Amino acid sequence: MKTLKIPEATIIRLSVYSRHLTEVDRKGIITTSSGDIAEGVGVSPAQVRKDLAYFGEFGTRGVGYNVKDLRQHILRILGLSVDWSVSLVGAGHLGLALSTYKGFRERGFIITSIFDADPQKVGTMVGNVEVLPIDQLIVVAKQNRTQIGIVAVPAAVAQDITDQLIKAGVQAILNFAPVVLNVPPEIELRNVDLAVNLEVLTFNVGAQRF
Amino acid sequence: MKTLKIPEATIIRLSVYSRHLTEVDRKGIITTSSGDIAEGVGVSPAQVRKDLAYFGEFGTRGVGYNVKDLRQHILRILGLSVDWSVSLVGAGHLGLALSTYKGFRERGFIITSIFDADPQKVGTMVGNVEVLPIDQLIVVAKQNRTQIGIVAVPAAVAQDITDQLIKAGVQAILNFAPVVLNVPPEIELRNVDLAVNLEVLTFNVGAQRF
DNA sequence: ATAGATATGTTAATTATATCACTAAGGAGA
DNA sequence: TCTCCTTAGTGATATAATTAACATATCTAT
Repeated sequence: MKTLKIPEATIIRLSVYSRHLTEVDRKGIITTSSGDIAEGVGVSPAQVRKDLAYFGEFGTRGVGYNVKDLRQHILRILGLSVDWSVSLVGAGHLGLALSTYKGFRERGFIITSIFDADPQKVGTMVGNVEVLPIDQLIVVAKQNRTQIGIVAVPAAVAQDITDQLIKAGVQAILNFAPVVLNVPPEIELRNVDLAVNLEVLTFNVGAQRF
Repeated sequence: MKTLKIPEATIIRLSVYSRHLTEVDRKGIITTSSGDIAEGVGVSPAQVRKDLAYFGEFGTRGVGYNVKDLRQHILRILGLSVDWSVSLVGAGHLGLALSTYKGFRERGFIITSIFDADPQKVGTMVGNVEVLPIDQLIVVAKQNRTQIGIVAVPAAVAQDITDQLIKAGVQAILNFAPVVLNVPPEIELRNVDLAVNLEVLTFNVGAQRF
């Protein structure tokens, strides 16, 4: 098994490329080039080719790339040629925003269960999914063969929820709570910290100081 | 003016350190060390010291760091020793999630205006801020000396909203729409793409393939 | 006082990432 | 068919970031 290490930045860019290619394809354009893609997403052409080169040869020299083909290749690389069963924990505003976000379903992320601690919310419908109490998390997520858990709960309970998701057998966790979660090494974890993002901005706005 | 280049990863970590230090301070702990911080946030002690070294000497050899002091230093570095006026565009679930997110206000991000295109939403109150129509964006945001704009609108209108925010004089934009925005170089831009985050996870879950 | 233990700040080494420059291959037009 | 133009793929180079190693400074205990 080849274990070539691929930079995370490359994966993020591939995701952006694929989104861009979806747009380009929608416009009916058949062929594109590393230069076109680069311009469309704001990177260098060499970067585009290098990113793709980790995974194979998808273009034709002197010509470019077939838009549909390249898009499919990238989706397969990202693991998006199959659907993913996602469990959402926390049905607050953020949870609702995530569950109604069209981009998820389009890319094959199917929210199969939603949990919340608030008895008022339990039993309500979000789209076509019923909000369930937390104490059903492990059983239901396991039943649904949930692969990805989204943590959209207050920081104070985020670790507990995470532990339950892992007990339910998820392989990956997307965490929105502003805490550092502890997970075993075989679990993939990503954190989206909204305040951190604003703080990078404020640093940069004032960064002349340094 | 010294223009030492500081890695963005360092800024992100500083933000995490400061959050960690807030917790530690809340527990009444007076002194900490690069090792403690490293353990608390999951990086190496050398990394912590290196990150801080970009900005000065904040500790005492053989002793460590005063928690309150270091926290204050980092907040100042991040530009959080003053409040920031933030304008939120888009009062959907995501917008509401952001506007009710306590972490923002705690860190000095004050949402001073909210705009939405939906006439049904215009006039409603979000917290103590009234939702205004988009056509008041430029005037009101300018009045409020808005420094940061948050774009939480559909992808199709994100560029137009961004242009208006820039006309209103914002210095930085946090974009949640899944599109590549064009902004002049003096405007700080950060993108939070929820689908990209999930896709990095799915890639990593299946990454044995490569 | 002094020795030992501890933890910072900093320089050096290593590793990772991005850029550049070149080679190879396909297409179009004379 | 041959030449020129274009663009992918790639190895070499440059840059950036992380890790490791160490010298310096402080505290404690004897």
